Amino acid sequence: MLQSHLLDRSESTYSALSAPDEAMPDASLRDVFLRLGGTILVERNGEIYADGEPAEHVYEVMSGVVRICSYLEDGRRQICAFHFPGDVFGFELDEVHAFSAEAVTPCKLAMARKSAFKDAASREPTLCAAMCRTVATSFAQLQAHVVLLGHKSAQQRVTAFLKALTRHHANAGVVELPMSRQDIADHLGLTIETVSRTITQLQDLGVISLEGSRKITVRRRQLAA
Amino acid sequence: MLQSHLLDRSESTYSALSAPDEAMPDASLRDVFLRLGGTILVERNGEIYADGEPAEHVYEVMSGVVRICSYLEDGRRQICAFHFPGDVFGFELDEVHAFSAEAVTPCKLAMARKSAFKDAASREPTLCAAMCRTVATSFAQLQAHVVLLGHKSAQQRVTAFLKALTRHHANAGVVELPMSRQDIADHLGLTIETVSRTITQLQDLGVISLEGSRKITVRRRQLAA
DNA sequence: CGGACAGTTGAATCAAATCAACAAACGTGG
DNA sequence: CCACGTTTGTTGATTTGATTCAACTGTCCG
Repeated sequence: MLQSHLLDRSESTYSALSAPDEAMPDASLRDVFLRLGGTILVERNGEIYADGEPAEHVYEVMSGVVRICSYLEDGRRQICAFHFPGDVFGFELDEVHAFSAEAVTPCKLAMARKSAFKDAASREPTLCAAMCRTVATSFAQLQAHVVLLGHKSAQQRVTAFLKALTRHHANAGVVELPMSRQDIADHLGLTIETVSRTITQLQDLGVISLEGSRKITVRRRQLAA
Repeated sequence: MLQSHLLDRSESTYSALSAPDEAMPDASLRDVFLRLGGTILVERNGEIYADGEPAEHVYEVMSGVVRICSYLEDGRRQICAFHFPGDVFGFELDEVHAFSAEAVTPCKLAMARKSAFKDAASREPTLCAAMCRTVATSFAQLQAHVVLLGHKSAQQRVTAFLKALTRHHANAGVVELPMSRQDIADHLGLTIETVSRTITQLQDLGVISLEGSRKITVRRRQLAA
């Protein structure tokens, strides 16, 4: 009852808050997914594709959250990006996936064969442009992440992360974290302990407040970049 | 062996960059540049475009080396990428450049209006595909860089960087560094001092040797990832 | 020659990692 | 429903790798 649940909660919450800004990157892309592909459901922590597998599909997140990650030899993990409803991923040019994609929460994904996409794109220039735009969007995000990882302190990383998350919430000021501390740490290039400490530190500063470990209220817009 | 497999893959990702030196990413792209645009020369440390300027052109490096960078409020700089002959840059979708591009060495660049490119692309699907591929290539490089910045030690960063540079040299084993220690530091998320120390350290280990500060001979292929 | 960079090296400091407990939340099965 | 083990998150003590501050060397070029 108390836990009635993860599943429910994430399902409803996320599809609900997919609404805001970048939920719909491109109507024409969405159409193509519906025309060319189907949808799949993936359970929490389920694998969407793995590092090394042939890369044959392109995906769009319909609900839930996806992480794109790389496993290092020593077992550590780097999460390059999280994808939220409306985001498209899996368009890497290589024949083989260089990274893995996993479901952070239960996910519903639209999925289409790359080849079908390419065919469609060669007939419809606007579609091709839409794809380019999609890739470019991810590219810009990644560039920003490089800046974050290259030169920022733990506190700056965490605040930037929280700030980015608020974009996915209609209800400004309240952020529901779909991912674990470990996920956050692996994304920000920190350790769980540092993430945890930094969050309590921000709490002490009055910048945020927690209600349970996964729900954060942002007190001030003053999240320094 | 599983190990070495992993290693190889991440390697190739990093410098899946552009192929060797003059290998052009795409003949059709090169053609379009010649058809639609002209070439420009930029002196060492010259600005190609700045952060905040309207983004109207796309470029291809014909000779020289370019850095794409971001300046933080505190004056520090993050270099997202270096571009070598054959690389295309300036594809960002935004109307305005989020990053700056500067010449590390004197450069000759092919340059074409984005709008002309788009027009051409809408008529020629293969061109559009080539553009997508180009963006995807930069994307893959950047992903690899995120992994590097997120979880690697100074030594790993420097060795990975040197290894990536060898791709641009026909004469395997000898790397001529076109950029300063400061450039390297800003790219790898380190300080000049750390880069310098790490290089001497690699020298002490017998992995590399220097002939002047800008010319490095790689002794062993044993550059661990 | 001398001044300005570019690069190296040393010593002290610090932010984040590591090592180590502990606490809280979850969920499973009696 | 509760007891119990497991996972997830927090906190503390200590270590450490990289930064910072500072001095010094080499090199290029007017």
